[in-house]
Amino acid sequence: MAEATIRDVARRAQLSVATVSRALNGFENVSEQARERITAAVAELGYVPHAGARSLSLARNNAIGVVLPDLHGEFFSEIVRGMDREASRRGYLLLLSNLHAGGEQAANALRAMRGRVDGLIVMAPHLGSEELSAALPKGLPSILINTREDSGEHPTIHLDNAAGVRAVVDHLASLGRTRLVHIAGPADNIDAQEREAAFLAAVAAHGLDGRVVAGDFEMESGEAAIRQLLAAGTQFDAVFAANDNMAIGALEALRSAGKNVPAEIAIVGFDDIPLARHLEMTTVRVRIAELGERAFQRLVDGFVKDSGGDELHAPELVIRSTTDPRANG
Amino acid sequence: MAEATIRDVARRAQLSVATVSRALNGFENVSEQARERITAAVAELGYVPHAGARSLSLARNNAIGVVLPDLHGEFFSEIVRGMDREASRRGYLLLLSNLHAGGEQAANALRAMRGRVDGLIVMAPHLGSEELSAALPKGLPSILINTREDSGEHPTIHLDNAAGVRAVVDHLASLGRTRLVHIAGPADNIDAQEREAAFLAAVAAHGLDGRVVAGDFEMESGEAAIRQLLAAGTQFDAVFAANDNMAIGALEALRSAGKNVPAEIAIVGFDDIPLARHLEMTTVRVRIAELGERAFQRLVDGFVKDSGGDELHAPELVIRSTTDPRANG
DNA sequence: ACGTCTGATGTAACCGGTTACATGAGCCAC
DNA sequence: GTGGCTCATGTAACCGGTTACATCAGACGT
Repeated sequence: MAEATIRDVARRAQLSVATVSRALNGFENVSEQARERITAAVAELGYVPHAGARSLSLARNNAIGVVLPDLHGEFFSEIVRGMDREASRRGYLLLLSNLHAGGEQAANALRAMRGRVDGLIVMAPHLGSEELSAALPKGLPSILINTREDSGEHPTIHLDNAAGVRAVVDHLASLGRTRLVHIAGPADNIDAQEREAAFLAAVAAHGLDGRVVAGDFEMESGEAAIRQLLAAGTQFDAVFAANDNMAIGALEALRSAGKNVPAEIAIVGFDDIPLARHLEMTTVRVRIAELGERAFQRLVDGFVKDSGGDELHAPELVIRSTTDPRANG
Repeated sequence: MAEATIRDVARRAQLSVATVSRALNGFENVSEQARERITAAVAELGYVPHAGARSLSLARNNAIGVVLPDLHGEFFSEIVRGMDREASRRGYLLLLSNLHAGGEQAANALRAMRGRVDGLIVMAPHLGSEELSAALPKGLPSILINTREDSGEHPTIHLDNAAGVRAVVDHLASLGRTRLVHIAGPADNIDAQEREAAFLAAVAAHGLDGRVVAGDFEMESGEAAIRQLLAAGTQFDAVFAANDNMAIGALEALRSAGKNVPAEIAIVGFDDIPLARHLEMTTVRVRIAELGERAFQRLVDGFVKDSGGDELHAPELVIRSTTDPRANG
């Protein structure tokens, strides 16, 4: 037996589809008697409205498309959690699509969204502005997260990497550290680029000695980077890793080399993953869930009044014992 | 200007909508000349098909609903990654809905899926069989993950917790450990329940001394549990935590208490999160992404041939240096 | 008694695609 | 020249809801 439709309900309740539709949508102008007959028919048939059909006639989907790159662990789950929190609050669903490859694949993924969602939240740190504009369906409200896009065509939300990095370097400088090492992230990642650039700028501004070594956001690369520096006999009194994972790797490498953290060498990470808190690592707290939540809010609020422009989310320095031994947990 | 529809394209190409539809769907019986005119019109209008309308007339959505509880970090992202991998391979999208509260809220979330998805993947470890059956829209193929449901109405995928736990206890027994402690997970979590029950059974089967203490899957609870045991002077030579997080907490508590791991006390976790590998923690590897991937496959394959029944996913014991000092990384 | 107003209900068009069936052109064989 | 075939194309119904507008019954005023 096929699923019951609103016409089946109408037939069973001996009413027209219009009346049934009105009753189900809580309109006032339906008699009590009709309402009861409809409620009964719905229950007997196990009728559940067909959301797709509803969307078509209302030209409204109550769904938002979320397009993300291949993210890992914490970051992915947190950003989705934030969006979802806001979505369920407002009665929306999230239509998810990971953006593995670039180019054609990406364009298709975005096209497949048209007609199923009311807006798009796109995070494509590896896509260029032109590619993105070409792929985004015109006429579908979109908001971009941490994307390089200057066209100003769409509202965007960016993490203020520079502000976070400045806070780190200020902090290290105030502790009297003068020879800083930055373990950078992947070269094609926009956040990694911004953090590195901001590091160099801040170091220069303070007149400190700043050196950058390569990393890839994984713990092992932080460990390896420090091992190499130590083996080469490089002198430094502070390490600032582009994310917590690498900072943790660095911490272990230093400790197993017998260095005292923070007395000899201070360490700072970026992200504030749960483990960082547990290891009492000084880091830059990024409220990822909040980022997702804000993106969703701005997108949906924009349906009413388009609030274009860019929004920067300032992260917050959290001082713990890998830089300041007095900091307690 | 509203979005272009297929009728706009037809008008512009001076053809009927039927021909346009056929051309766009790659049918053979369209002349080369018509095809060209249509391609041109599509490009000029920037036409993108309306997926919602398409779904309605095809009675097919190319989307799967995913309903998950409030999951954290690694687990959430991995299971979604697995589903997404399979989904994009098959040209499906994922419609996501987190199942925060129970009861009414849950039922609504599930209803909202009808007419937008072709099937449902549901993970509701805290929902009872009756509640779930009531909330699941009839006639929508569904697969349940790690859910208590014996009705056999829907295919299910379960993690074989018992097999994993048996492997752990066998391993510990083979190392000559005789006094085991199990740090359990939250009482209302089905996996935690199964692991605890399996632990007690396995310990009894081996004739070992087994004790269970409470935990909540968080790192701190593992640490606290061990501290209490040590403070109470309890004797034990092995700790098996219901997840890696708690095992890590336990590891730290033991080390900071000056205990030698594994010489004096062995530790085993469950899940094999990235950090466990890094800390060389013996644990039970759960291929979470694979679980999600399999769920998706079974659901979609089931559209053709309903392959009911239950499927158990056996996890794998990974021996590292928190039980066996000879094990290298 | 009659016109008017109100409020519940019904009819049918519409959202934007797909597709069964009808149409009609072109070709071939007789 | 005509019947029969193939093949591109068009017409219109349909998917399952919503809703503008029409209808109709009953209440009320004069």
